[in-house]
Amino acid sequence: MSLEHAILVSLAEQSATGYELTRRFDRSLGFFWSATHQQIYRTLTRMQTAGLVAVTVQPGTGGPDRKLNEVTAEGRRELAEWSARPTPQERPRSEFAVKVRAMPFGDREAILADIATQREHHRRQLEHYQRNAARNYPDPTRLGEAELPVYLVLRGGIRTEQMYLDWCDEMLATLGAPPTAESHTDHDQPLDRENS
Amino acid sequence: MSLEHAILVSLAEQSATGYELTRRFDRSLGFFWSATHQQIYRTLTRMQTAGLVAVTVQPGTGGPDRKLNEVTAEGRRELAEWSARPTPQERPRSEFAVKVRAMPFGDREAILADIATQREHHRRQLEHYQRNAARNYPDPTRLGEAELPVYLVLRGGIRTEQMYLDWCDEMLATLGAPPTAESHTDHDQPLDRENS
DNA sequence: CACTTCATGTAACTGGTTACATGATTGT
DNA sequence: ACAATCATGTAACCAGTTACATGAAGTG
Repeated sequence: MSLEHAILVSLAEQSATGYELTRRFDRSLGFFWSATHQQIYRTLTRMQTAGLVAVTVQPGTGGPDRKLNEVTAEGRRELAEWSARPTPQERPRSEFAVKVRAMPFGDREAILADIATQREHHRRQLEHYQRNAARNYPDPTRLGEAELPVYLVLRGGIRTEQMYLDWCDEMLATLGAPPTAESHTDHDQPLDRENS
Repeated sequence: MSLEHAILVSLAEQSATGYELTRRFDRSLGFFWSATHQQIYRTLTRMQTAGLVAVTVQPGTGGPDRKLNEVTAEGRRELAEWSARPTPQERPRSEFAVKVRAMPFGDREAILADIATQREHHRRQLEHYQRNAARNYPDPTRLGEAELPVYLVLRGGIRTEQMYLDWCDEMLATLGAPPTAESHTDHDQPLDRENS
């Protein structure tokens, strides 16, 4: 159950309300773990009863009360213990890859369009991460122990997006829809391959 | 619910028993989707009642009866329809990345060891895929419409593993445990960085 | 004789997704 | 007045994981 640990990491970096956590999962945390607010509130409640986080209710300056979550000593102990256990191998799960492989039994044009859409998405993500890196880590050689891991995970995000982008380009080139600079949904070029 | 579609693709390529499907998910299919036999049997039952696959019971030549699953006309229709719907963006979910980011709050040595283990795993996978590619697709320029998608998904597997391998190497280099040619679990070198 | 492989399933639990629900504040 | 953002939650459902369970055939 890793959402708990993702939350512990984020709260260890900086205490937050459930809402603020949700926004973090939409932003920086988002490229290695995602969660909706429902999941986050549910998990936070469980963690509170388990004593991993403590809540301080701040009477809302307008609006509902803010419930600030902080990692307890026990939470930090759990986080340290978990960090020492080896990570189980993650199994890949890509609906997109399944779809590519469905090509001989499905709609060729639609799948090519899907690859182009996917390409565009990853291009955008890559750009976003690269801007983030340029802004926040102009000189990666001088990072402290606290920032280094955050930077390295961002590097993972950049590598992942670059890889997907290259892969999509390879597929489009091989399948006969060469990507133009601005190509994203324009897949209407004539194709020079016929069935079988 | 994409397991259904992964099963449809696999059965469309070649009819199989639940057991045989399970083995496929352990092998070639395994690098884009994984499933246990429990999940597969449960899903197959659902698909049978939904009319997407038809079962032919073959009285077992020794052992229990084999239940051969074949895609029905309706199954093929569903597969084609699904292939034409755009793929929802997949959200990343990497416990490993969470762990890297937990470094300032956890066990530095253990996490470095974990990165090294992860690296070794991806090196092995990469080698495995590359052997597969060299054996089955010695000349990728001459693939037909049926084999091309299978080949391209394998290319995705290769790119993914290469990317992870490179990322792990970058992390090990940056964090002070340079990988040797055979490094996999030997992370006992003295580290030249101290906390903060 | 024990271990692995082939072959099938049930049941309980846990985690993730989707839909529903409320209500105040701030900006256009 | 309306929409967006801040802020919190409940409930139902669906998918995935883990544990349990059986039994025959082939191999060392």
